[in-house]
Amino acid sequence: MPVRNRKESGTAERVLDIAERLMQIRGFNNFSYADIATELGITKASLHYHYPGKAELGQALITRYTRRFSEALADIDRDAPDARAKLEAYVDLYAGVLRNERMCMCGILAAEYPTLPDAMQSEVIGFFDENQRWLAELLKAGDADGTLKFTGRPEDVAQGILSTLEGAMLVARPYGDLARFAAAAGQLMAGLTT
Amino acid sequence: MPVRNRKESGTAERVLDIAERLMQIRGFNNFSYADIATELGITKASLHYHYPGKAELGQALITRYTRRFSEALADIDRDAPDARAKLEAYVDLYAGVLRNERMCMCGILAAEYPTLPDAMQSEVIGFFDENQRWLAELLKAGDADGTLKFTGRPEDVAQGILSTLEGAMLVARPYGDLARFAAAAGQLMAGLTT
DNA sequence: GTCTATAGGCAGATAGAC
DNA sequence: GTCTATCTGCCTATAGAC
Repeated sequence: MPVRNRKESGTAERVLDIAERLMQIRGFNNFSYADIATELGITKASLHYHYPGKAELGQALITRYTRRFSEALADIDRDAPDARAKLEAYVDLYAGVLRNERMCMCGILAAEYPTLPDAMQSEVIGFFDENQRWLAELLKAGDADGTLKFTGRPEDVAQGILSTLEGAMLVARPYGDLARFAAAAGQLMAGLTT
Repeated sequence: MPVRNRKESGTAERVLDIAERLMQIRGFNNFSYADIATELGITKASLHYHYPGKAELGQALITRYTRRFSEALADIDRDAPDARAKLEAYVDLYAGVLRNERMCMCGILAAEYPTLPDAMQSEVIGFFDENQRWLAELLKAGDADGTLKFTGRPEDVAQGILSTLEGAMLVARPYGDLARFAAAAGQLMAGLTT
């Protein structure tokens, strides 16, 4: 591991930035070390110093993505006034990804799932699990504070919310149409108000 | 083009059968002519006689898939007694795909969308368009016959239904868990009853 | 940390015999 | 229609100099 200062944006981190964008657009199997090297202005061989293999790079990408996502959830928990506002902020997290013309990293990896290295598969599952846990707690809070209405187990509804948002991103992207995502998201929110 | 009898399962058709399964599991960029050739027991070179390039093969796969899907929709229109029953049959189409441990072909292609040949991109869009058209008509019928309740434009709700089902398949597959899909689908149906 | 050079494999594709 | 043989290109990865 290269030694780095705390706040510095070292090469290893810049590699992740570039690879992250490529992976969220093309998926894990459709970008190469050459793509990253060209964009970063170093050689392919140098990349192997920071990430010995593509599997390690892929794992590092999911780990950082999941950590940042967790931090965003913590921010929402801190800032939003009630459960409904938290859910709106959560939906907006997804919209933000699409606005950058990207797909949710774990959504695109779910499509490639059977072709992924084992370690990456586990991390994808972990991402979904964490999201569903957070959403289930949110739903319980929304039931308690009266800002969210639903029937059935919170865990099942949480699965449904995650599925709907991932699917809305997936289908919206070929159309390049934010409104398509917004329509599905609006419908989702409406269903939790009734 | 090879000459074939009407009902015969010629080599070209068997190639599609094998490639279809591979594509619905791994996606377009993650199977090779070698995979098909090995499974079929012929050489890679022979495949090029039936489909000159991978782009042509990919296009043929979507075309056949979309045609069969359309036929299934026509069957539903003919057999199901009311709009709600039709929607249930539609959801069961998706569940059937997942039961075979596959993903919707166009769902998985949506994830790879930016990397696909132009002709394939158009066909993916066409598949989604046709599904949404059919669903929108279904919703209007359900509104008329009273078996489906919803608010908003039928076109938007149709988008939401398609997104939810695609997303439910996408997220359920890493878990290998049919129940996960069923939960999301059940929630979807419940939302159209209220 | 980054480089040059190269290995070794697999991809899609083509020529031409049968 | 299917074969053998081959091509070219890209991929991940490694060795070793600087």
